[in-house]
Amino acid sequence: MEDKYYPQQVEEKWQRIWEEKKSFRAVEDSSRPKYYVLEMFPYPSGRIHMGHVRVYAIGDVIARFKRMRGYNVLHPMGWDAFGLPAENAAIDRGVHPAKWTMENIAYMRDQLKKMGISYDWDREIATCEPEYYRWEQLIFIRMLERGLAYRKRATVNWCPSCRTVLANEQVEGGRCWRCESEVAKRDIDGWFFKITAYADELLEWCDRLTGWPERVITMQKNWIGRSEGAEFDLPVVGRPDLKVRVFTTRPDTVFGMTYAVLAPEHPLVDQLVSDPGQRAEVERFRAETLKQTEQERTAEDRPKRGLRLSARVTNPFNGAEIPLFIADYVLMIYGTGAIMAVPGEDQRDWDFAKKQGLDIIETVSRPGGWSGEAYAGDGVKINSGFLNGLTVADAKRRAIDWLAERGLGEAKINYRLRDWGISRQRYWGAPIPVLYCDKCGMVPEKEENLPVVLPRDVEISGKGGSPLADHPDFANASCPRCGGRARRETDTMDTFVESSWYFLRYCSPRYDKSMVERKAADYWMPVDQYIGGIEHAVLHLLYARFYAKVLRDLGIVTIDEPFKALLSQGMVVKDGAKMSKSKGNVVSDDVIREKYGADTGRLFELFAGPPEKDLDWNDQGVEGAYRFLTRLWRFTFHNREALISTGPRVSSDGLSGNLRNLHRQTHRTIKKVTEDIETRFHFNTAIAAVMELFNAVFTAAQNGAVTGPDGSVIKQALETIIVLLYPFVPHAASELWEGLNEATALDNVPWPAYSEAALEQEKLLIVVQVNGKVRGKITVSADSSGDSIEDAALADPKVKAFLAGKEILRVVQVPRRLVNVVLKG
RNA sequence: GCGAGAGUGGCGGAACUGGUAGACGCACUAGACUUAGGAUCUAGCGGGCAACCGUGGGGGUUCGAAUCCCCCCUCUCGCACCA
Repeated sequence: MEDKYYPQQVEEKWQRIWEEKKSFRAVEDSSRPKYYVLEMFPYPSGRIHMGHVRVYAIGDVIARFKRMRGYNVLHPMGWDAFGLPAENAAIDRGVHPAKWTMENIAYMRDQLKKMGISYDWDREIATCEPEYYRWEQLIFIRMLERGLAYRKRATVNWCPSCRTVLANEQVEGGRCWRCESEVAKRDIDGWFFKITAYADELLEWCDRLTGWPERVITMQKNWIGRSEGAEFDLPVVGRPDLKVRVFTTRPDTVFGMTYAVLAPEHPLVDQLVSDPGQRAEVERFRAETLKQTEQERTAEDRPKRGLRLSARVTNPFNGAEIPLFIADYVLMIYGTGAIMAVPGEDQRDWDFAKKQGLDIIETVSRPGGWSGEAYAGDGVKINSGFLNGLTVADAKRRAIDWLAERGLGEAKINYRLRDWGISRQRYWGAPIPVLYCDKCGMVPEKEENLPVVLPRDVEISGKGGSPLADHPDFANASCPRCGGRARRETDTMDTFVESSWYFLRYCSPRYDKSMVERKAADYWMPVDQYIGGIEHAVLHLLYARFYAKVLRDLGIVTIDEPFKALLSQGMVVKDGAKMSKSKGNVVSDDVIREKYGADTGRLFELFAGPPEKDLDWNDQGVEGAYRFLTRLWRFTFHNREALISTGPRVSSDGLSGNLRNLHRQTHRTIKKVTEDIETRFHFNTAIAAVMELFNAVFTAAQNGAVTGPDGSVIKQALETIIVLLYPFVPHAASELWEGLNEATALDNVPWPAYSEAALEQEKLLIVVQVNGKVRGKITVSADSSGDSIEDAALADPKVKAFLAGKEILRVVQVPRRLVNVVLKG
């Protein structure tokens, strides 16, 4: 131990030791409880900066803490290595995506090691390696066999800049999640995963994910968007061959139906419109609707535009013939693409009916009478034939029964969730393992031919379309079934497929018989604590849940959910914006390490606020963290010789005054730090408590001896500080520990326990209030009776001044804390 | 519009089940040591001369409210014509 704190030296030393001893290697051991802590793995896009470091620092505190608590900890790291930026780098700079990716990985791995994050590097994975994605291809084939993967032509989201399809979850406010370009619609053939088959289960399990933040659960529930209702037919007047099928969540309101609406692109429209004049109108209307950008369509108070068709439909409940429209406010993608309109109880229908001069019928009695807008609340049915007098809920059931009895319709549940489009018309992704044979049609690749390896020698021009299509050896293949000529699928899989199961692969990263070794998965899964940004609330986190359920049903794993608990950490903000390369406000980890060391960078980010909140970067705050470590270092070094020769203190016997207080505070700090880390991840208050203890040690050492019996209390407090700091600043803590000549390396020291006896207080500070306001403080011995405390409180001179001439109504006492004297008047 | 969360010193944030509001840190002020100090140490630091007033605003419950209830305001995030 040097007299001065040289963090770079210390950090290099301990990182080397950890690497040589493989200190953080995880080995299955059924005799010990396991703990799997995982941070969302990064995309190797270049370099890590202090904005990224936060999540890894949080994960590392948990990993190191749990190890000290006796858990067998799995804390792995890997790379989400497929994706567009690699391809864009290839286009911009002529470097191959594989080379670019691997160089970034090498650099970022080194950065993480230099931050001292305690990963088991033996388990490192990169998703772009065939040994990884071959299992994904195998699962794809299994999903294909079960109808969970399928191909269809569909209207999809198309990012013109990335030149690829995007899943619904990857469109944010009409823009591409990655490049923020405006997303267009395109009809295109592509592959889908049938996530909707699991909609109900994904929704149900939301309520069992008790370790997840409420807001993430809410977002997932809203995204799945389950609604119960009914589906039934409206016969077209004069056209016995045609009927309009509608979905409604309000089957109780059928008697208020005064018109019906089809989505402009509804296929039935063409059959209903025969008049050439109207046909032209319809075409014009459709063109205008399609022309609207996403932004126009989401503008506030967007007027609802519609076109009345000459055809009419019949309300099966009362035989009324009502007008039929096409309108832009009805969407083809939801329900049946057609609705019954009930302006009395639906505001959208109300707005449209007002504009078009259509009838409005109320079917629910309104508590406050007519209000001049739609009423969506509860009440008793009116104007509703056989439903009259029922509540809304009862009328819903009755209406559905009525439909079912007559075979006209049925109860129906609809979801907002759409199937996951996974085809990407890009190169740098996992190949989809199917072929198209002239004779046999679409054929999956044979399992023994997996992996279908992504070829390296391609020309990446950025001209559009997957470059794989121009690679003759890849695209031209023979049919696995008949051996004849076949063309290989040249779309690749969405990179979110790789990230949907990487946490499983960590359990047995080199296993070559399956995606994961069964006994490894049974031991390690599920992830006990997952940590990542909120931006994946409905992307990665929903896909991973879906994939886990698919793998369970395929017999690969036995878990229902991949992540037991989730911590959504806040962003690192600087100058009012999220720290990011594009905003130009990044703080380089290299600079921080050079100036202050990795420990200081970690300590600042963990101390500045609780992990779920955004964190404001503050250069002076970093100084403060550094100052604390320097102070601790200096203190330890100066008193080192004395402390080494001092025996350890274990019990509080025979201690009094300040030393007894310091001894008590030491144990109280252990308790507080343990609880703050364990139950709520509030590292900021844990660190604050350690700082307080250090301040107390500092004062005690100035006022008394550092050797002998006094010194033993100080020594114990200081060693406690060092041990408690280990999860936050592992290098400095290890070096300080070693400096005190401790025999065992700090990596193997168990987390300290506190003693209840040490926490006990001989004297209590009692706050005395008069009418709820603090008027005095008294010290009493802990075994004082309530009466004697009350007497002492009333006798306190400061309190007495407030009591003079007043009548005491009553005295409230909170044991061990407070006395409140209530006066009359 | 719907849903979720949050408003506490000059700043980041504490106060966990209602019980000393402002822990800890930053910034700031004064002093000490010093050739010097942006190092270190010591002391102070919500407002007000004071009585008192203070946790976005207004009511309420309570002996006692940052914390519980009602109304309102502001901000952040998510969804956004999903029938």
